[in-house]
Order: sequence, then C-alpha cells, then structure tokens
Amino acid sequence: MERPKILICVAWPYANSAIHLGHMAGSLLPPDIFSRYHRLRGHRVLMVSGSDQHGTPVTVRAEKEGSTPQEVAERYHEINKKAIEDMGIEFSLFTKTHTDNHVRVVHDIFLRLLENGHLEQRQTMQYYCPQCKKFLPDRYVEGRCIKCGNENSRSDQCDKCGATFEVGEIADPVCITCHARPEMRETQHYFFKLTDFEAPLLSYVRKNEHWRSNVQLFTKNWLESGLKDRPITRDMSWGVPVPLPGTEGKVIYVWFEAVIGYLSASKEWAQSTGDPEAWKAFWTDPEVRGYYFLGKDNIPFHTIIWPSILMGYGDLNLPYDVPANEFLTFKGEKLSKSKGPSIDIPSILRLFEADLVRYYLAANMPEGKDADFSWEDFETKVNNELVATLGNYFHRVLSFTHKNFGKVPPLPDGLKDESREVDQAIAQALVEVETYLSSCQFKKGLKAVMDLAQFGNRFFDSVAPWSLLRSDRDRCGGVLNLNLRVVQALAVLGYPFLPFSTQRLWGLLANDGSIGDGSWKDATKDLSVGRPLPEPKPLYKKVEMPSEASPFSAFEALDLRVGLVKEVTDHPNADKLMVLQVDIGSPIQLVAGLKGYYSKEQLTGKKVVVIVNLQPAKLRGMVSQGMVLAAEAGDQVKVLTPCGPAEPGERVTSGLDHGGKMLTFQEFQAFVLRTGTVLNDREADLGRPVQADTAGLTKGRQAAFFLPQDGADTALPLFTESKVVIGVDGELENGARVR
RNA sequence: AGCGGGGUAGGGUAGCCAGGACAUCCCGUCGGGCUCAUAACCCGGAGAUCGGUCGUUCAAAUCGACCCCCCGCUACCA
Repeated sequence: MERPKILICVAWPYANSAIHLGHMAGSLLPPDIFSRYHRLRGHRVLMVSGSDQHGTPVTVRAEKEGSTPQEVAERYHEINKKAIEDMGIEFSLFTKTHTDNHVRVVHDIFLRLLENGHLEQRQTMQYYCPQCKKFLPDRYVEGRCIKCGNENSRSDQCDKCGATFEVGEIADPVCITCHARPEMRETQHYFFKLTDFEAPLLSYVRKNEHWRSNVQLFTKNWLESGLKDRPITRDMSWGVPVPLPGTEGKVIYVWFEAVIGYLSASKEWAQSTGDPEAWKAFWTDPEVRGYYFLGKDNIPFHTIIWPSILMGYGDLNLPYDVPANEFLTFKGEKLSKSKGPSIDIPSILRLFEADLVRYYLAANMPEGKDADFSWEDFETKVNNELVATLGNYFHRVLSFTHKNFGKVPPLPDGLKDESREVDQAIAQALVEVETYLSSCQFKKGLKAVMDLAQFGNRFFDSVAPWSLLRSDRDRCGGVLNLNLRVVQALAVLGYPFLPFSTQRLWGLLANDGSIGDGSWKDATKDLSVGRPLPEPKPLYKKVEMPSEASPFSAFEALDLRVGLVKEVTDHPNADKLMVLQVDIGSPIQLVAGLKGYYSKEQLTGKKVVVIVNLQPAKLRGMVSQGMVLAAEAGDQVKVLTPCGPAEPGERVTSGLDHGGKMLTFQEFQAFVLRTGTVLNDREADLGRPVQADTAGLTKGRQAAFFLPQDGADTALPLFTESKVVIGVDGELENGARVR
C-alpha cells in the first residue's frame, strides 16, 4: 500500500523583522509537531513556507533604514530561515516570494483567472503625489479625520475613532514623505471578482465541519455579510509585476500574491527533487489533505481568498483544514513585530536550547484563546515540568541502571502484574498522542506525554529499585527494564515536541539509528537487552529567569562601575579637559571636562561612577575609555560618588541585569539621569515629586536617579551591588541633569 | 460600531459544542513519605458562590436572555 501523503502549508512570515515567539507558538511550531508526528507514522509529508518579501511594510522599513526593499527582504529572509532551522522546524522547503519561480506561478494564476473571467479591469481614484511623482498607498497619506477631527489620521482609517474612509474623503491630505498635498488621479486596476465564489465558498465552508469553531464562525460571518470584489493590483514598484502590456508601475497586491506561495514553493521543491511534476501528487490527488497553519488574523486569506483563487484556477485541492491559533501575548499585550515588546527567536536561542523553548511554547500554545508569555512562566514550566518531571525521570532511570548494571538488564519471570501495568500505560499514551496530534490538539498531545512521564515516576517509586538492589538483584533489573521501556516510549512520543533531546535519549538507551520516518512502532520495540549503556548525562538543565522587563530595563544596557581616581593630569592640548587614571578593578584612562570645577588634588583619591561600556573616543588626541558621571546645574558641576564603602570595579546595578554591549555616545545620551532628594520610602524630589523605591534610604539624602524618560513619574535610585547609594559629591539643586 | 474570543481557588489553565455524582492540571501553600535522581520524585490536605442577574431542566461551569469587564479582527503584523 502506498504511504499516505499530507500537505502542510505554513503562513509566510513577513521579511521586515526577525520572527518572534508569537510566530513560533502560533504558526511554526504546531505544523512542525504535526509533520514530525506524521513522519513518525511513516506518512509522506510536503511542508512548505517561505518569507513574504513584498508589500509596504518592507518598503517602509527600507526607507527608514535608507536601504532598498531587496536588501531588507533578503536580510530578514536569511535571519528567519536560520532561526527557523535552529528551532528545529523542518521544512521540505522554506523559500521566499522574490524568486523567478514565484513570479512565474503568480503570473500563470493571474492569466488563468483573467482568461476564466474572474479578473476585471476597473477605473479607480487614487492619491498621487506630484512632488514624489508617484501614486501613494493608503499608509503614505495622512490627514484630518472628518468624524472626530483627529489631525493625524491615516487616509484609510482613523486610529482614534475607528472611522474608515474611501479615497478622497479625508480632509487636508498630506503625503507623509514630502508633506506635499497629494492630488486625486484616475488609475486602472484589476479587480478579483470574489463575488463569483460566494455560493461555492459557502457550501465549501459548510462541508468542513471539522474546522475549529472560531475558524468556521469567522468565515461564515464574512461570507454571510457579503463579499466585495477587491482590487488586486496597486501602483508601486516593489512586488510581482502585472504580466500584461501597459501596466508599468503596477504590481500585484501582496495579499493576493503571497498565498500563491504555497503552490510556487511546492513547485520549487519538486524542481529540487529532480522530478518537476512531484508537486502534483500533493495538490491534485483528492485523497491528500492540505493543512494550513496560521494565526487568527490570517484566517480570511486562507478560508476565502485562497480557496477562491484555487476554485477560479481549477483542478487543485482546496484547504482541508485551517487550524488557526490565537495570539501569544506578553503581559496581555499583543506580541507584535510592528509595535510593543518583541521577543525574537535569534536572541532567545542565544540563551536557551531549542527544545526548552519548544516545550514551553507547546505547553502554552494559544490554541483556544490568547495565551500569555512571561519569563517567569517560562522558568516555572521548564523547571517544574520539563526538567523535574520528564528530564528527571529519564535521568533517575538511566543513571541508576547505568551505575548498578552498566547495561540494559533483562526482564525475568515473575513481573507479570508490573509488566502489564507498564504495557497499559504505554498503550494508553500511544492512543492519546495519536488521537490528539492527528486532530491538531497539540497541548493535549503534550499533556499525554507528560502523563506517561508522571506514570513513570510513580511506577519507579512504587517498585523501589533501590531497595530491590539488595534484596533481589534480578527483580531489580527487571523493574529497571520496565522503566527503560517507558523511557523508550517517551523518547518516541516526545520526539515531535522535543526532537533534539529525544534523539540524544535514543542513543542513551543503547539503541542504534535514530528516531525519524516510520519510528512510531519503535515506541514499543524490544529493548537492546545486554547492550552496555553509555554514561547518562541529564538532558535538560534548569533555567534561570532573565529579569522581567521593567520600565527601567533600558538601563540594563549601561555598565556602570565604581572607579577610584588614581592620578589626574591636565590635558596637554585642551584647557577644559583633564586626563584621569582610574581604577575600576583594572586601570583605565578617562578624559573629563572637569577643569574649573575640580582641582587635581580634589579629584585624586575620590571614588566616582564610571560608565565603562562606552565606545572609546579620542578627545583632542587623548583616548577616553569611558566617562565619569557628573551632575550639572547651572554653572555647578559635581561628580557622582558612592555614599558608603564601595570597592573599585564594583557594579552600580540598581538591582538590574546588565548587558555588556558597547554604547555610542549618542545612545548613552538617550538615558535620563537626574539628582534628587529622598522624601520618604516611596517618593523623591527631583525638582518635582516622583515615585521611587527608596525604602531604606536616608530621608533628605541626595542621590542620583534613573528615569525611563524625561518627565516620567517613576524613578529608580542608583546603587551598587552591595546596596550603597550613589549620591552627589556636595550639594546641588534637585533635578540636575547627570551626564 | 460590527464581528469573533475570553472572564473557572493566590497566579496560570482544562472542561463548555454532544448538561449529570467530590470541577482538571501546573505553580504556590500546608502536612506526610522516599532517598535512585537535577533540593528532585511520590502520597494527602486546605483553598472556587465556575464575571453578574434571570430563565430552561429532575439536574447548568456547560443551554437561552440580558448586563458588566478584558482582548483581538475589520481586508498591508504570525
């Protein structure tokens, strides 16, 4: 019998920023678990995706960076491709939309739809900037909202009151690039006649009762409220050109073109296998199911637009299931790439192994509703579930067996009951994982794996091999054999979730080969009895929680140290500068503009606060490897100094973590530091009263404070690792700026 | 505004579509056990008027109506 085939399509991440945990949890990890499961079962899987490289977000980013769309799109494609590989997401092909192949496939579809009468050319009005000499997409025009009077409304929708506008409706339109007033010009565009597909779409959706209810409902609602024909071309240069004469300066809208990537990627994959027709097996055989993994915002493109395109084109399979996920949020805020906090995969993988991240995201997957991400929760779940329950079970079984037997012990007679108990537990886990994973219920699938691990722990306790070791060595080996069978089953069942570590576990069980295609049956295969066991090492280590982002987390970029001034000389070539030799645990040279405020004698022997991760700079020919922090008010300048015992080199942390990256002087200037007087345990006077955690500080004492931004109403006092407050060397008015 | 989702012990979360006996699991907390293991594992307890009100029913977290609060989408952010 031929192996069942399955097509897995994954929403294309946008090539204007690095992918983050939200992409992972929402649309990348689920299909990888799904495809690994299917491959374990021996099914043939084609899994494709790529970078969505066209569209305005890319051009906007390029303009901001003074770069080209090509450059931005290529850069993020490479970054994201690597991030996806590093996370262990295995695609048959992860390509991109800016390829000849994609353009060819899009053109083929465009022309066939045109031929079949589903595309139509129509006249529309569009903003045109006479100064930039180009048509302006909605986002490039701003103006005054005619409903609420908001002066900075976008031309398509007012962010304040939510009103939407047609072209030309907004008052006083302005081109956001050159601020000229755009005019209205007539332009020709192709419209996709979605209305042609209303009836067939409705019956298609009704037929797909296995869709998640949110996907069903959302789609039905859309359909029932009626479809509108949509323009699928626009006036801009970055994108797939329209394949017709007389259409210079027009490209195909990304929302229309990007979904076609599923098909073009499949064809590209087929090319690469040497059989250019291979894609057909996955797209034209009605028995092959196509699964589309994406986030909830993407639902209509996959349940309405893409099926319409496919229907209009003909002969290709429609999506079988669209298991859309909700969002992963960060403290309730949307984890987004265009605004708000972002936790990108490359940075996370520098800190943690992929399997730890995969575990957490699978356990906290936003399947039914938005799920919240926090580092605290990450630490808790990884340490208490993955490490303590699963990892520790592996390790206690393997290390005990290795230490006392050195090889896989046989199963003697007389363990009928125990044997049956273990068989049942494994069998149950197999059924559950199969049921849940084949129906895209990944959280439950993982839970079933963890339940088996918990059973293992309970079983290990109940048979107490450590006491059998003295009383009945054969029986002890027997119960270990049974535990090893549980471990082996866990290796296979855990593989879709934790591919890297379970692969290593496979070897620790003295097994040959690896887990992969068709390994499902190995969950219950005979152990490698009699084989020597390799020395086991714990598979997972506990993680330490990175500190939560506080309003002051930007401060973490500063590396401040206590410095002892050893020697002061006048700068040979400047009349305001002095050259300081400072001990910050190691000797460095600083150039400071303190002449006139301090004498050489006053500074020598003084403890100061130095920023040490400032890029070294030459000041009038003398190298300065940092900067002495000083407060200035009017014509007064006073250096900051610890108000108690402090060692040279000691960090000034204020309880925060620190990154060691070098800062430019400009970056440093963005930090807001001011002097203030402690009022009570919760407030300080920085020229105005401000909330600050000043518990334990002496009232009336002057200290330096960090502010998230100027005018903020919370502040953080500076103090050293040993909690010595940083004050001012003398008296200064409150609110004095520190530089 | 329209549409969609959500509100369950101190925190997080399952169950809800197909209504039923002590409401799931993780963390925390309290007590006990074990000592093979990464201060880990195992057992037990306390802790919830299942957002509110009204209704249907022998029976409601679950079905219906109304209300309150969060969040997302509305065609250029998974």
